[in-house]
Amino acid sequence: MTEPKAAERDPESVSRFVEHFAAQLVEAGLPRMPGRVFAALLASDTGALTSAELGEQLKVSPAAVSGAVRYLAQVHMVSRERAPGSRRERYRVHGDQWYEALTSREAIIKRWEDALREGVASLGADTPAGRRLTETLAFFEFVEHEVETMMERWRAHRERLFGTP
Amino acid sequence: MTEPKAAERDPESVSRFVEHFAAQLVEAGLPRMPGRVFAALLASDTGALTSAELGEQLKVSPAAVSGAVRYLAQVHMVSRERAPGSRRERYRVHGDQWYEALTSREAIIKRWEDALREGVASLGADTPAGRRLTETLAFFEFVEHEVETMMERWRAHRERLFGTP
DNA sequence: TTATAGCTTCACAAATTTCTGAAAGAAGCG
DNA sequence: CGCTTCTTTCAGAAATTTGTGAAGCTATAA
Repeated sequence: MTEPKAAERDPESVSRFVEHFAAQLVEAGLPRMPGRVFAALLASDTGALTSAELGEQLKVSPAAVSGAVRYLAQVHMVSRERAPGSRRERYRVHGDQWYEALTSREAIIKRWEDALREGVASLGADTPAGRRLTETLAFFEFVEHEVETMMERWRAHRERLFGTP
Repeated sequence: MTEPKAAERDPESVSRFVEHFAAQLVEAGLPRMPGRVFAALLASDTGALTSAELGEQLKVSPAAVSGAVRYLAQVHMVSRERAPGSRRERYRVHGDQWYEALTSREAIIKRWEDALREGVASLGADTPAGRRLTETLAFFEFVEHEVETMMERWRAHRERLFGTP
C-alpha cells in the first residue's frame, strides 16, 4: 500500500459529506456558516474541534468561525470547552444536547404561542378568526407536551439500540 | 355608538397580529412574504382571501403575492381554489393541512437521512465519526415515526377539545 | 510584568435575497 | 372572437445577509 497506516480519513470524503449535510441544514433554516461548522463537528472523530481546525478545514477566517460558533452555542447546538491551561477553545457537539435543541426549540414555540394568544385576545375569542387561532394554539400546546415525552421515549429507544450510554 | 353594527374587525389590530406572528414565522425560517401572507390568512374570518385582498391588506404588489403564494402552496401550507366562473383565485389555510406540513416536513427529514447514510458509508461505519452519524440517523428515523403517531393522537385530542370536525 | 497566542469585534465589500413595475399570458364574458 | 380582468413572469433596483481584514482584548506563560 502507498497509504500511511493511520489517518484513513480522506479529507475529500469528509468535505463532501460536510458540505452536503450543511446544505440540508441550511435548507432547513440554519444560516450557512453555522451549518458548515456544525456538520464539520458532527463528522469529526472526536466530536470536538478547535477554532483553528475549523477555520482550516472550511477555508474561512477566524472571524467567520467565531460568529458561527456564537450562533450555535446560543441555540445550544454545541458547547464550548477550554482545555485547562490553554487559550485554545474547542467546540463540541454533544449527542443528546443537540437533539433536544433541534426538536424542542422551546423558545420558538413559546413565542408562537404568545403571539397567538395575543391574536385571540385582540380579534375576539368568539369570532371565526379567533376560533381558528385558538385551535392553532391548542395544537402548539399539544405538540409542546408531546415533544417532551417523545424525547423520553427516544432515550429508552437509544439505549435499546446502542446500549447504555 | 359611533361604530357601524358589523365589521368589528379593527384593521389595525389585525395588522398588528399579522406582522407579529409573521415575524415569528420568519424567525423560524420562513421567508418574509410567505410568512406575512400566511399570517393574514390565519387571521381572516373565512380562512381564505383573494390575491387582491392580500395585496391590499399587506400593501404589496400582485407580483409579491404571487410569489409568496407559490411558495406556500409548494410546501402545502395553503391550497388554492378558484370559485367556478371567476378568474379570481383564492387561497385558503386548511387547519389540518398545515399542521401536517409544519410537523412532518417529510421531504426534509428524508434528505437529512440520505445525507447521513452517505456520510456513514464514506467515513466508515466502524469509525468514531461513522458511529456518531449512525446514531444521529437512528434519531431521525425515530422522530419520523413518532411524528406520524403524534398526528394521530392530535386528531383525537382535538376532537375531544372542540368536538367532531 | 511583559510578551504573545488566540478569540472577538467592527467597518466595509461582496454576494444573495426580496420586492417592484412593466409586459405577457390565461380565462371568463359579451 | 375580441375585450376585460386577473395572474404570472422577468429584469432590475433596493435591502439584507455574509464573510473578510485589521485592530482590540484576554489570559497564559515566561
